[in-house]
Amino acid sequence: MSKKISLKDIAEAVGVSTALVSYVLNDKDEQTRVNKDTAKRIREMAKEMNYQPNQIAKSLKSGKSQAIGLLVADISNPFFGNLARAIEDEAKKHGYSVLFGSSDENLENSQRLIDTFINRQIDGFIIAPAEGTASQLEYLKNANIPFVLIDRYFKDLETSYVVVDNFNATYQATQLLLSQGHTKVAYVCYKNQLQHTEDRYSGYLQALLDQGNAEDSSLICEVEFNNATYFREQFIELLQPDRDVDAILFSTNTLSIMGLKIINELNITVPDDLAVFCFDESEAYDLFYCPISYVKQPLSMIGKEAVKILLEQLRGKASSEQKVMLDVEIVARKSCQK
Amino acid sequence: MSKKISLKDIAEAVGVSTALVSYVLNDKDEQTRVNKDTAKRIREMAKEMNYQPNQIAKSLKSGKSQAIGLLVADISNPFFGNLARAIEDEAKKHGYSVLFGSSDENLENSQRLIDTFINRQIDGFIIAPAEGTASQLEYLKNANIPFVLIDRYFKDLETSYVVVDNFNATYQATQLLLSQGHTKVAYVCYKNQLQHTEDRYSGYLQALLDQGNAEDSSLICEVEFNNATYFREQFIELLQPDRDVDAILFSTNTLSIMGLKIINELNITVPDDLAVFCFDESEAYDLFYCPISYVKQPLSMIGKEAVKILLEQLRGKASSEQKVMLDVEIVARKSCQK
DNA sequence: TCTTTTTGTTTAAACGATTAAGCTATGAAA
DNA sequence: TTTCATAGCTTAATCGTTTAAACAAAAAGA
Repeated sequence: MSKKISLKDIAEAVGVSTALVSYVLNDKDEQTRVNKDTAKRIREMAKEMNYQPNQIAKSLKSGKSQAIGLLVADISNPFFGNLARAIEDEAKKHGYSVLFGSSDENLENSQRLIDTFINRQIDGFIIAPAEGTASQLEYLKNANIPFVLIDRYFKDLETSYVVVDNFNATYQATQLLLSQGHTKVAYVCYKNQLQHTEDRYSGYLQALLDQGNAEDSSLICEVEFNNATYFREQFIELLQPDRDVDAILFSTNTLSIMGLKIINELNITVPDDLAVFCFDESEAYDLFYCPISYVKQPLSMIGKEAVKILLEQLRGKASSEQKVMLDVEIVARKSCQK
Repeated sequence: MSKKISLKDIAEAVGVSTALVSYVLNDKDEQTRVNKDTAKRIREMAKEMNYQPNQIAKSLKSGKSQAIGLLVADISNPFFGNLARAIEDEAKKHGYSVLFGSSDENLENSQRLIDTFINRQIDGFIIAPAEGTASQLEYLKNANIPFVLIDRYFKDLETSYVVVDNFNATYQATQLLLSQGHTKVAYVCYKNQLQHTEDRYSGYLQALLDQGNAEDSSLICEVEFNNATYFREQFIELLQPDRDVDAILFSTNTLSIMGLKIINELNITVPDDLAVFCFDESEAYDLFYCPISYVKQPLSMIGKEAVKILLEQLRGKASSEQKVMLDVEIVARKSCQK
């Protein structure tokens, strides 16, 4: 039907120049002392013609796109889906749109997404960085492109981030399991160099040590990302009766779900045969025959904070990198009892 | 550090006009007979300076943004998360980025998102339309903005869509429950005017009728979206012993999960006390003490098809609206047995 | 009455790309 | 020798905004 209405169309209709229209519609008519009557006519005409500014043209002129890029491992993972939703909502409040991309924890994918988004003049990034992407982040820093990390961070890289206190999370969960009388608390995690992975392991380990237990590698099940077969093997191995494991702490939601499935298959009863403590949320935790204990991350808060910090940087208010570490909630239920 | 490199920078460095650079970098140097040596120098310089074209400027000129807008009810719902992922992957293959927005099934949100995306010169939409948004889609049609519906469609609106055969889905599920010997098969659904809601109900009803059962409103639990309290009341009412319900068919994933939780609370045993058939996928279906039967939608296929159809429209290949109806997979497990 | 200030508006460049049209050598044909 | 075609390039307009600078008319001051 109707082609898009531009400033020029309004200008012609009212009989003024595009400059005036621009001033008025950007509420700069006071400063630029546009005649009140003219301003009114412009505003009315704009409404009548249902004028919608062309964001692309604005972006080109301003160098700002009013859009932020969200990089996660996988948007179909509810953990990231929930983060995305929180980020979307907060961004929308401030007039920003969100572009997203899934890296699958892969270096090249991550780089490609960053490039694509930069070409689209993204104003800034919110990134759950994949392993080994520190150099990509360095690049962003050097290019002066604002970004905020979520979920993960790099110890030796000065960046803004919003994460949870992972050490404390696993420390508390482990301690809880031990305090219930479990003696052989196993730990299931992904094998990678990411800081939060290490923090979670450290928390687990410290809790063991603090209760007088020694580090025991036979209690650790460390598996590769995206290798279900390998996980199955390793995890079943961990559950062999001779290993005497009486409790398990999973360090991510995907590991938790995969683990619980195998526990079911092997007809191991939770918590009688085996106590279980999971990470993150899942519909499944409530529906398991025995309510699952879990470490609950404040996802909305993480998303909200990340956007807030990013916007501060965009507006140049940020004096320096902001590092936020939020507390998790330990939801202890039947699955961790003795 | 370095500011962005533009065509002009390359042109100056090589000592030619921006036009030549543009021709060469868009592989039009043959047609525009650019000297091979010049072309080579331009290409080398572009690589050396790490030139990245400004997509915004391209968009302004071409009117095309190489981006598509995805409108769903809620990106944190794994159903939409999985769709989003499929769409992202397929879009990326063809050089398109994805902007997303969650409407929360709300009319104004939907409209706002559409406006925002149009202003950003989105090339086309993929939409899971909320109830009552037919007029918004009409608007898109009139404005000649390509879009493809997913998950839902409107019977009296000529649009492209990719949906599943919902009638058949609930028909099969219901028939399966009946064939197992269940006599009072209840149906839990949202109260709305959406076609897929009606199709699912029709499928359920037809299966009942075909097996010689009468329509029975006391077997229907129809609840409002986003009203957990109301759902709880209604659903518990449905489960009262005097109602004699021996099987339940849930018509969405959210209803399934909420329902299963209450079934657990009330200590109703599946399938002994009550057979259950759910819709869509959830981690919880596998982890429930009794493996849950469910209607599995081909999410990747839906996403992929939607993108393909949209791109055909964008390229002007599409002669007319394309309507795709995919088959679901009936995953029958223990929860539906007698 | 003449200058200065204020008010209200227009002009035009810019953002970074694309692309039709124009220009200038050079070599071939007449 | 003049004419024309071709190769190889540049010019300049354009997309829809923004915004500094210029301008004209009216009002105020001298």
